[in-house]
Amino acid sequence: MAKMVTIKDVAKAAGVSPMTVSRVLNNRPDVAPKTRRRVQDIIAELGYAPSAIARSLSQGRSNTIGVVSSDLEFYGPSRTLVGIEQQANEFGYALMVRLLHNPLTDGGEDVIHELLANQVAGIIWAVAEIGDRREWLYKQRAGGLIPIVFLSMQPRSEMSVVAVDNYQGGCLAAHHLLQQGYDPIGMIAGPQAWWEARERERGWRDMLIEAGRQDPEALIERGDWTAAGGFEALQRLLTCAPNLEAIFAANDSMALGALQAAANSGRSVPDDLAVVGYDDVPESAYFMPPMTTVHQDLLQVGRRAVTQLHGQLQYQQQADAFTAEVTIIEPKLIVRKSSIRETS
Amino acid sequence: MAKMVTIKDVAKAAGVSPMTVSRVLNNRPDVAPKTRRRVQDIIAELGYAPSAIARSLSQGRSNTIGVVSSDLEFYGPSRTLVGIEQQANEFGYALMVRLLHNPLTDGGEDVIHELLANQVAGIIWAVAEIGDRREWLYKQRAGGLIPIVFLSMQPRSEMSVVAVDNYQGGCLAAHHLLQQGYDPIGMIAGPQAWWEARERERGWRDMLIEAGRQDPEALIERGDWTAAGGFEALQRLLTCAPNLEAIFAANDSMALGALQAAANSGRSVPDDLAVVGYDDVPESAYFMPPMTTVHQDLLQVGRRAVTQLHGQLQYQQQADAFTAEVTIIEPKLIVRKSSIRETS
DNA sequence: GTTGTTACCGGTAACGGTATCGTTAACGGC
DNA sequence: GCCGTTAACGATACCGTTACCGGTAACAAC
Repeated sequence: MAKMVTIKDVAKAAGVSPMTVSRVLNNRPDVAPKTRRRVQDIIAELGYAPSAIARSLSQGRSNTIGVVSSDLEFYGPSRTLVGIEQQANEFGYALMVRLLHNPLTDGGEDVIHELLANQVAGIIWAVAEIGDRREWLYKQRAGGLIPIVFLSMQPRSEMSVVAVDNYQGGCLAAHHLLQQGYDPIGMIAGPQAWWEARERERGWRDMLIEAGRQDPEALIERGDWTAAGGFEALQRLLTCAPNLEAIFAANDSMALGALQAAANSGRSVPDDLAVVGYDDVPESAYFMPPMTTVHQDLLQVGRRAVTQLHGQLQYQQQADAFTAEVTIIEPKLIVRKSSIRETS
Repeated sequence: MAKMVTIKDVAKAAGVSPMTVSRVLNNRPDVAPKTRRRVQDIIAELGYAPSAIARSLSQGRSNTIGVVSSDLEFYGPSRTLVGIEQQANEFGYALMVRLLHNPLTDGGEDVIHELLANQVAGIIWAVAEIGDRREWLYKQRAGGLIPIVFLSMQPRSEMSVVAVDNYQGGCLAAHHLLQQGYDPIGMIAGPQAWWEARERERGWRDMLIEAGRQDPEALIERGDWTAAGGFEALQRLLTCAPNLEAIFAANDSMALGALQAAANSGRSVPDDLAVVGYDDVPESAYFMPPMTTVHQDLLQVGRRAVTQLHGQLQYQQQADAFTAEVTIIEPKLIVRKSSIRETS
């Protein structure tokens, strides 16, 4: 390890005390302009960069925020992470990332402790799980440690949450299919453990019931977000309900698998079977046929999460209470060919 | 901020000095078994977790490794990151992640400085860029700061590199298409800035030339990794070379776009046009038709990168020289229907 | 001339750990 | 009993930065 340039080196070179250098670094007012200039020159000359570590230790808080995520191989989580990073970067926060590989079983407690040991200023919890752990986490926060922003969960007034209105997304998809007159309409739902999956399903179910459709429950098959899962789900569904006219898949990958299953069964999309996906992954416009899907601004979800955390951290400076804030982002239906039957 | 439990609190409660607690924490031998036990009990009781920050400051090095990545929305980079995180987690490293949004123009210098200010023990550089900056980075490292492992670049003996043999991947794809007798064979290449793209292209070109094909250069169109880019690239290519029999796309997304373009031009795949992709994204098995593609173990790339860094960090403890290590991971061809013409 | 009031700057002590070098006590060998 | 050795633990200093408090100088007000 080469010797790092420290604040003392700068101080010595500039002929001032380390304290003055510190003031310059933090843009505090109590420095004579020409002293400030001189110090800045020396800093540039020596290539000095203040140690974030020492700063954190001294101040008792860092400008690192911890992100706990999972399933980065899926579009949603990775896209959200990108949004988080962008906004964090703009605010000058560093990011400490931990992934849970088995969100359902893996105890996130260790992760939290590790992040706390690293003095993270706040935490963004972006893990899909049943939800019990969030209670626990919330208690921790309420215990007075650090602010936590939760992603993708049922908004609760006392917690800070950023989420897409997945219920509304499910409604949009179902409404669109109903409007086209398809009957019956099935669904390939996502894993129960994911809140997003449950909400999309609930939206779909409510719309169908509202439209007077009988027993929508019988037309649900569950997948695991993958194309393979979607493929198998539609196959199962088609054996139970060969007269199926439309299907709503809880994400685009499963919708892609459904396209394959439809083709295998000799059905053409959308003429024999209409399909709607969810996510609007960039590829979905190039499925065959191009996929009608529900778009959600996940970049924005990530950015808002950081913004909310930032707000709480600022607030924390002054008072000692948190303001729980909830942001709901509305999804948008993107209509493409997979759901529109030629009327000619 | 609630008061954190510190080593001194533990020491006081256990009736020993902080130093003894520190020894217990680090599993050093010089502690009497019953003292150790008592301290451990107190630690558990108080819920004490040592501050990684203070430890880093004291020791002059942390167990955080910095990861610089980009383009997480693509399959390759995000998959690699998952591998990095897994292995880092197993070794007990924390991860500090920075993303470059414009890898080509964005100066990575600030990022490096920021990571250094955070006392990262080492850096994994997983950014796609022309490559000049790597020279600069290497100089930095050679300057004696910290070890850096580079991902996806031309292996060089004096640097530590982990890469997939993309050249070989290009060869595999081209060889497969040649073997099927297709002529002419075109290519949808990736952005020149990416080393992976250049290598895949080079492999393809060399194989074609070796097979005696004339002027492969004329049959290259370039995309931007997206399905939209692949779509347009194939359209352009088909206007120049309507007699095209096969196409190799440098990733699966572009291959998907190519499928669409082929369909739009009235060609059926694989009968009129064979297609081979690259990456083996999980969805590619559910394209229509299922895509022949080149698989690469990116999880392994990420894991190896951490392992190499770990090795260098261990080594650094003893001596003061680095051993540059190079790992090449071999890709594998996955044959599916998109490239095989029915012989019956 | 004394007293405030600023504007600037420095000394010192933290922050929570660990390295280093003691110190103490116990024990064995002769 | 003396010495040497070792096991177990503590005192102190330091890592790089900032908080806190204090000091000095200059200058105005009375």
